[in-house]
Amino acid sequence: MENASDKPEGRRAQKRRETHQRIVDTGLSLFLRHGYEATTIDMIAKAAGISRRSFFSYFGSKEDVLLARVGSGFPEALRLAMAEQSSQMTPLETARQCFIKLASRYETDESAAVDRLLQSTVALRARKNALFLEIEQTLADGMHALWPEQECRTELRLAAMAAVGALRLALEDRRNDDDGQPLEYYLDRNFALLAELS
Amino acid sequence: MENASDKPEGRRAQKRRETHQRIVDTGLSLFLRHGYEATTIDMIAKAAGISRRSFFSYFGSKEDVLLARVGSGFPEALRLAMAEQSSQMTPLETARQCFIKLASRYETDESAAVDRLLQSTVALRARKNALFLEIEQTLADGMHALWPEQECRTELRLAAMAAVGALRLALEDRRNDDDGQPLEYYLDRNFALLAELS
DNA sequence: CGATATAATTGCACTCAGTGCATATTTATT
DNA sequence: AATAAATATGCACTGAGTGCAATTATATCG
Repeated sequence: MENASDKPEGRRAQKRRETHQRIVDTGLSLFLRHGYEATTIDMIAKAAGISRRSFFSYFGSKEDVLLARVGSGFPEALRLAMAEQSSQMTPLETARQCFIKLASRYETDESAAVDRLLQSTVALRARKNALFLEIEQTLADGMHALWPEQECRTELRLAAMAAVGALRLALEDRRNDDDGQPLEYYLDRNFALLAELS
Repeated sequence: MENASDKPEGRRAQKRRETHQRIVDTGLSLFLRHGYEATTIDMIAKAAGISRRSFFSYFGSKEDVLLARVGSGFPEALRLAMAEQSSQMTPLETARQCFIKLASRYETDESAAVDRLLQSTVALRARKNALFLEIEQTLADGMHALWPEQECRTELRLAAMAAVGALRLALEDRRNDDDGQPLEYYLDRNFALLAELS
């Protein structure tokens, strides 16, 4: 019956955090070296210095290891970014600015490599798409907090959907164009096109 | 080196088609009775009167059985519906009309049941979302055929994305509202809101 | 029709993901 | 130091999915 918020983190929590991190690191490294499917959970567990059985007390599936970073990271970062926005601008403009602010964190080589891995399987592609839906939900929640006067959430939900779509297509276009325009370029273009949807 | 388009379908093709159908039918019935996860491939194979090994010469996975109907059906139907549209209306209006035309086919009890099953697993939810992406791609292709003058596909891609989003939210809202408004109601509202995205 | 090529079905053995359970070890509490 | 709680591990199991080789059914051709 004690609040966990002020405990200085004993050895238990520390080791658990370290092991969790070690699994993600070694797992990612193995995925990159041998591909996703060719990497077995036994390999990850052995490389992380734990038993196969213990692996499953940290992650529910192999996919979760690959999605550990971006999967929970981006939605949470977006939640925070939205929380410190004002309601001065339009919902779409607010979303655009948040995206630009966050995009830089995910322009690393590792993110690009993970993204390539996320194309290698039907299930992984599906999981990646699910991530966009989670982002959409997070964005809609953030918008609802900024503009609570909206009697019906549908408008904001649609705006969030459109914004995430613009983000998704921006990422897609940038990959296909293969000349290194910054993400902001595609983002601006797509949001402008959104505004004049006939 | 012969064209298969005019062969009258021998016993081989017929039996194969029948078995395929039987797997879908019995599989769906078992999913509905026992749930998706509790239904094993052995059960489906036995109920369909084939060996476990033969199952995999018809379907690559258990998911594919559940997605057999809607998974390939809707995108293909949309492709056909788009093919017989003119370029008189706007892209969004064209999409809306196609959706309304197709929606009725998927308002059966079976569709609703399948849809409920598609919520029962992380992987299935992800697959359902992937379906919307496939629909989006199909819609964008259809639009591109109707308005080929667009030098850049991005505009139509965004329109397709917005249209599918409106469809997705319409389906969602209708489920949550639980008073039986026809899908057309939500569809019209969402497309109207899309037009005035500020 | 009969011979032969081709496709479909099946059984078997295998790998791997994921789970339940019981036991041992580590860490926290008093 | 004693005890409680969390964690780690081993073992055995189910179920998905694949490779391979043998068997059976169907199509094709002379």
